[in-house]
Amino acid sequence: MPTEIRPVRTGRPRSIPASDTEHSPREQILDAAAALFVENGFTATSTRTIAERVGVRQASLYYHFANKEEMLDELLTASVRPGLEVVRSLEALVPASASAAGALHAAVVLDTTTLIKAAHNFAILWLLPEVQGERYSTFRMERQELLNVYGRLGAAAATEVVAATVSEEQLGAIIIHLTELISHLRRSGEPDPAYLEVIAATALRACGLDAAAVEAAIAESERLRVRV
Amino acid sequence: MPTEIRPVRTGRPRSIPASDTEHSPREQILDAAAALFVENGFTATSTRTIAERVGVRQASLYYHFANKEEMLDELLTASVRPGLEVVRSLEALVPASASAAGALHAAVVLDTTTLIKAAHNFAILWLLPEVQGERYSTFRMERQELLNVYGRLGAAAATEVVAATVSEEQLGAIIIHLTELISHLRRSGEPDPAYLEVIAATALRACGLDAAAVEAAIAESERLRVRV
DNA sequence: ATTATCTATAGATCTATAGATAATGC
DNA sequence: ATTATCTATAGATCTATAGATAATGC
Repeated sequence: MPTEIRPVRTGRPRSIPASDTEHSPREQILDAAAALFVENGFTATSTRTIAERVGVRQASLYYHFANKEEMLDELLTASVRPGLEVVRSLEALVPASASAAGALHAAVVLDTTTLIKAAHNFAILWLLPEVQGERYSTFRMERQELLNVYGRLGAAAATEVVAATVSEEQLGAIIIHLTELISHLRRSGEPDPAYLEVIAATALRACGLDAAAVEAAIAESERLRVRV
Repeated sequence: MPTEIRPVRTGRPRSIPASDTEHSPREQILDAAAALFVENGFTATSTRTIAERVGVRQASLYYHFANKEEMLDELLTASVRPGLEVVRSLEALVPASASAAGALHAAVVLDTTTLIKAAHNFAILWLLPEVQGERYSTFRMERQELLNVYGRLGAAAATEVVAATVSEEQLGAIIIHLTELISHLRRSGEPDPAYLEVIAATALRACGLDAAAVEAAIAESERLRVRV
């Protein structure tokens, strides 16, 4: 029989014993904070509410985090990284083993899939007014990098007319913004999974691809996705 | 010589006399609140800060508004209406005196123009977490109506392939979301005015229009816009 | 001794109300 | 008398720190 991996915890026991012994206190706090920040925003979420949801006293949060901002900081960077990795690994296949259009479609589908499947609707955090300030510039640089990759893929896939009228930067902004539509939809209930394909196809059309080219890219994208 | 229209104001004078005698106190408050809500969010903006910017004491706000929510409420509904009117008046021209594609392009250009030219970046308010609750359902219905109009225009303009794979609702969501890109860009500085045209053309491409059809719609849009 | 919690609380808010006051209107 | 402000403040937060406490680790 498999030995139960029960992490024996040091420290004073909680007044309400943790229902979740799987995750570290730090993770439990981040999980609660994520849910509340997404739902109510940063400033409107009090540390007391976060602590209540975790099942600890408000002051106990400060053993794990210096302040509330540090929680948001950690959530933000954790929320771009998966998408960025997926998109980068697809870009690496171009042009040797994938077309830009196929890679772009796959990137959008996979990126939006992570957004829709994540435990919380993290991408909503990116839009919080509090996140626009200096404090979170590291995160915003990572998002900009995601935009850059999308821009390069889009520009490489674009038709001549689009490439001539839409800059790489603009195309990147449009595509990343299209992916973020999914988290807006998720705000008001589970979006239809078919939306992912719709958004990805729209990204291709934004690059000027015609129906035949879109269809070809979708077919290629399916092959690419089983490989990534 | 023209008689100066100086509105003689009743009531106790402000400790700091108003620099702006043009607008009513209510308008001055809304203007300050708008700037601060856009910049810092709703909960993070205190009534004290709003009052300071107006040049009155914090408590004086409550002579004009029952509470902070009422200010946001008013700003929200005021912020969709212009766009909704523009878009509706363009829809009314279809099909008699405009094609759906031409009207859609003109609608997006005009709508984004109002977003970019408005005194404050109002559309950012639509995304605040606080606005997602019950309290502001009236406003959200108006935004949904804007989405519906865009959906109808988009569906009417769409190619067969797109109409077959993207529902009217989805198309509406995509187009309105594209218009909102402009207010994201505005957050970090004045966006290039050329962006408006790029976004409008992207909306047409999202409907599946090919380069020739896009070009034709742009030409028609220019004619339509001088009429509206 | 170390760790992770707890209790208690300081100090700084923040919203909204009560009631006074200083103008104009009639 | 009416209007639009003011001053003062109640009451409810909220964040973060100090120091105690109850476990495990060695």
